[in-house]
Amino acid sequence: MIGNSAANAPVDAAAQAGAHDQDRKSVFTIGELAREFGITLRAIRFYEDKDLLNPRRQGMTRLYSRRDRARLKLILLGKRVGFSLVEIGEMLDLYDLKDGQATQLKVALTKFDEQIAFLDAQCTEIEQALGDLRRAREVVSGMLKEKEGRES
Amino acid sequence: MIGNSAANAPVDAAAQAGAHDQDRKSVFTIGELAREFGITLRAIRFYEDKDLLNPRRQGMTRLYSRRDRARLKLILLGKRVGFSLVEIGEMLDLYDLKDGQATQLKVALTKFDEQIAFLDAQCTEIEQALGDLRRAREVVSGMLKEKEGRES
DNA sequence: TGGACGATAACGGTGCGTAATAGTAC
DNA sequence: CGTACTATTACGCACCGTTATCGTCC
Repeated sequence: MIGNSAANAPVDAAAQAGAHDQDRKSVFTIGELAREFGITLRAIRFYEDKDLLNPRRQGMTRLYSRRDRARLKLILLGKRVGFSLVEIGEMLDLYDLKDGQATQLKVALTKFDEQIAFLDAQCTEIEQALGDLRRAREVVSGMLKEKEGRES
Repeated sequence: MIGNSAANAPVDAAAQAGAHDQDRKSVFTIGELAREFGITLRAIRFYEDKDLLNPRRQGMTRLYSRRDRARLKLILLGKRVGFSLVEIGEMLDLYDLKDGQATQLKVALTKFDEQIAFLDAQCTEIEQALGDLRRAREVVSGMLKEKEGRES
């Protein structure tokens, strides 16, 4: 329920750099997108495998349009706020099928509210864990001091 | 990096109920422990598979001592504060091998501090995600209102 | 005879990381 | 010739949930 010390996000400074320039382009390679968004090729291909992306091909090579790039942007935003890839996929499909319909907006709104509630709860949970951890830390710290006091 | 809407913790009220009574017992079945801590049999067996538990057997049936139960309690506490099962295992082993040694306490202290830092960071991250989400919510909400205003 | 409880085995899900291996274009 | 970029395949990890199937005890 609470993440642990593995898994880091690169938050690559260089990734941001070209982002603005890229807005004028209309075709992107997988490598370009990976650099721009600071993710791996594997991740992008994985999203395709999960039907979140569908780039055209030139031979074997994937070529991404501006729309593909926009979708990727939304995917990463969705992940940032804690949606699963399945949920993101559903919302993107909804967005494509009936663009701008009220029903679609309502569905999204509900999803957002649910996720807000979930994150709120998770935050509380983490704060409690932090409390437990700080208390445990003090106990251990106290034991150490006592030990070292007796030894010297 | 941020959990999503799946996976819930039961936080079973009935689980707490017998906890106090159980403190006098000295042998527990897997079912008793599962009920007491609000987890599944599968989870307990999984911890054993990962060498975190090592109950004695009567035939095929597992029988847990008070020490086993105490270990399970520590495992669940460790999980609550975000340690991986591997980390928990290392700390438990350390605790068993050189009980009360200063080196062991220092290792634990470092681990605790790292995890505190990690949870702090995660909390910040979630708060940012919440900000993004609330803003997105307002945008969508605004679009909906505009739409419904035009239709009526 | 049945129902509660226990056991093992094994596939599923999430989000990719990480090789391994190979093709292609400059 | 290298090397930079691409491709596919597929195993691995973390933490169990969830059948499926079976045995056992009262």
